[in-house]
Amino acid sequence: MTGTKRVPGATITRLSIYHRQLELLEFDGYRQVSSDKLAWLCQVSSAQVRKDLGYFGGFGVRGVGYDVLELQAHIREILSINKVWNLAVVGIGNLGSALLRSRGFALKGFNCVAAFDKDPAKIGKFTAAGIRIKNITELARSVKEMHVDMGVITTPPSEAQRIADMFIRGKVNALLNFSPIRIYVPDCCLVENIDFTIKLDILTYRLTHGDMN
Amino acid sequence: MTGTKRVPGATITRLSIYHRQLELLEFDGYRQVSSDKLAWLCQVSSAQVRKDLGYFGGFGVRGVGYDVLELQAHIREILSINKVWNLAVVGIGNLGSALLRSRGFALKGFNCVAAFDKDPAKIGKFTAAGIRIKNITELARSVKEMHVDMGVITTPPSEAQRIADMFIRGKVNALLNFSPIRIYVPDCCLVENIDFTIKLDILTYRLTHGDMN
DNA sequence: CATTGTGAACTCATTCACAGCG
DNA sequence: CGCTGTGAATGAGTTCACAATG
Repeated sequence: MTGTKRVPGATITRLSIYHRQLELLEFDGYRQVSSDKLAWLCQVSSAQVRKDLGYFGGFGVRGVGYDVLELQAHIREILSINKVWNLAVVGIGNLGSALLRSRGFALKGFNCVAAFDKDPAKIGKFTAAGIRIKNITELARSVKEMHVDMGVITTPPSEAQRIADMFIRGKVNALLNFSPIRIYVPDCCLVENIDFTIKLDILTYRLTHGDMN
Repeated sequence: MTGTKRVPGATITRLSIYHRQLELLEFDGYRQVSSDKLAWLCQVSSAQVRKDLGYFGGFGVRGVGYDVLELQAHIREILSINKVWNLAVVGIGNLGSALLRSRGFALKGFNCVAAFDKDPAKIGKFTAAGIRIKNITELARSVKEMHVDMGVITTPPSEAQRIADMFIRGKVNALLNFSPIRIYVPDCCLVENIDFTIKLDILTYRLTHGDMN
């Protein structure tokens, strides 16, 4: 049952993975899936799948498994990705452009409503999605007006902290930070970091220390 | 001392973070740093810093702290980022181009030696770094010849598994997968995934469930 | 005497094992 | 009968607290 037991952070990560895998299963025409099969697809144990889902309720049917569409809907509800979220991207270089173009945003409920850069050559131009790139000087005011829910930072590291501060002044308290430095924010603000250089270091460590898993 | 105790995976991630922070400290002219200060900068506890470093040896001086340059060197040694590693990037779209340009590769010892795409319009062209883009049909043979250590997958998800298979045929057994799907590889192959859509889902979950940390 | 290094205590997360149920 | 749901057992990772020491 939906006990008030604390949910591990790793469970949330896996729910997101289960969700995508369920979309693929749906696409392939599956209506039902067992914890065993879903686990295999997601490269975790079946007990893990059941435990993760168990934190939020009994979504399965004993002896049968889970309904693919129903479970998808439940996970969307849990993760709150059944709503539309407004995003602002700052730093329209290669990476920023890649994200703005990405199906990962549009297809899901992540709606990119604003783009910022400090390069005069880019300001005023339009992104592939038809958004006009604004000057970062307008950031704080603009994101407040547009009710931006999450800020995406794809600037060079030297700018990242300054941009984070601007988002916070604009009352955006969830940031996705692609720059390879830690940013410092007040407690009210959530940050998720995506730093591929760390992953490279992990790979070299694992390669040389024979860590196979 | 350098006991054979098992090192947590999270420790490796943090070592990478400590290392970058030490570079910043060096740049700012610091010669010494305490576990307390480094911890604050990296947003972890000081006990965590000492424990992490303790897995690999006693690098500090009691009553003083750690030598910034010396600790950097130790961590580089541990992570094996004091060597040069050959990378191949597959999928030269926005993201692939962003990575090829990135200072994150060049500045550290990650040397991008090959780039692949399947788009005839791109094949034969040169990247910003002067690498000729090859057809993915040449991937397996080419990476073996060039002694590529790590493969970077920045293709659309539909291609990712096929590319992973090619890398494995080319004896590359470390992959950095940017596509938002799980790839399946034999035990001899290491994979690190970078999936920003998961991070978005985590943010929406934390935003709606008031998870502040 | 400030700060490291580290066992011991604790907290968090995963796996086990099986009762419960359609 | 097969598969879910879950408490109990185990294991992994972090924090505590303090002895060791340059």
